[in-house]
Amino acid sequence: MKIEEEIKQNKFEDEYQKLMINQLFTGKWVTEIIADHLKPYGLTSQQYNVLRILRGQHPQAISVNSITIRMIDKMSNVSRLVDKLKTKGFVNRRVNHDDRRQVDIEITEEGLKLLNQIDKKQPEVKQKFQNLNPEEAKQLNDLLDKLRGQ
Amino acid sequence: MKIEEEIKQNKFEDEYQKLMINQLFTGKWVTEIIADHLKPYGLTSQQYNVLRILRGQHPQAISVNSITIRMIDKMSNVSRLVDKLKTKGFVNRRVNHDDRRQVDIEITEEGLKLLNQIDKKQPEVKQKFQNLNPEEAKQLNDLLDKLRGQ
DNA sequence: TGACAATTAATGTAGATACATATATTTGCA
DNA sequence: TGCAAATATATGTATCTACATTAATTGTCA
Repeated sequence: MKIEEEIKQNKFEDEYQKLMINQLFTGKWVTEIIADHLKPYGLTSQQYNVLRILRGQHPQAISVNSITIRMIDKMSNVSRLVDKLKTKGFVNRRVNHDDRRQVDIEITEEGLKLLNQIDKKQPEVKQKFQNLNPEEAKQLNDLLDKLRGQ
Repeated sequence: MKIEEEIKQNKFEDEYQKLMINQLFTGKWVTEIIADHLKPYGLTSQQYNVLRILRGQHPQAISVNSITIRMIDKMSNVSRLVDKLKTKGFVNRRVNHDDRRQVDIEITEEGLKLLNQIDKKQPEVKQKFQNLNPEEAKQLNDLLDKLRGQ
């Protein structure tokens, strides 16, 4: 549906104003698709993001700060996110020997197993993006990168 | 900056996976631009959205439900949002005579004045979207609409 | 008419988030 | 060395958000 219909606004000042709103709206749309996808596994989008980052480093551990840098949403309290994941048994943490300010986090076997399970359902999510063909998806990616600048 | 650099991930499975993440990231990027723009006026993005919807109807009032339908982020509790705005003196509310379940909301003169003030700074926001020329902005809008599909 | 369903708004609550601050450790340099 | 600045993580707090539930009113139809 065109954004005009989604929010019952029949015209915008210009393409830029529309883009701003369209971008907010579509961001929300994607957020919800992902939240729905993760809900059965009791994970939030942020927790999932952390787990995927950790899988990318596995079997190495990685500091809290390095996780933050790699996150899509660079929020401040990865500490508490990791705390939740530890309670659920998906990560381990231990103080770094060389720099005792740092805390290294690693994904557990259970964490890896959970991600594998979630990945199996990935096609259902990708399905929702099939209104664009691969060239259009690439075009959109390029425009988004360009929008955010140099 | 390309999304790969923003989150230090050097490759994606395919354009669709990248698109998902790029869209989340860019949505967040826009959200922050707008939040920063509104912060000096003590408004959240949601409150601003409500006020703009009300200005669009002014001098008519509009029900809480109609506001929800028109919001970019169709969250459940417009009641509480309106409550905040009323406390600040930017809206009035009164029970609808014909249907006493409904509560009609209208923007006040102060609310209008605030929006005008905020609008004056709008060019600074649009500036941040100038990495795309108008045709590219339109192209992006069309792709976003198409992505969300029928 | 009268009972039940549907609509509209408000509220209760747990959890998430933003923002500021605290704590511990390391670094750099006089 | 010793002390201030910088870095890394954790915590306190108010606010926001999602989700479920409640309460009031209106619509529907046997």
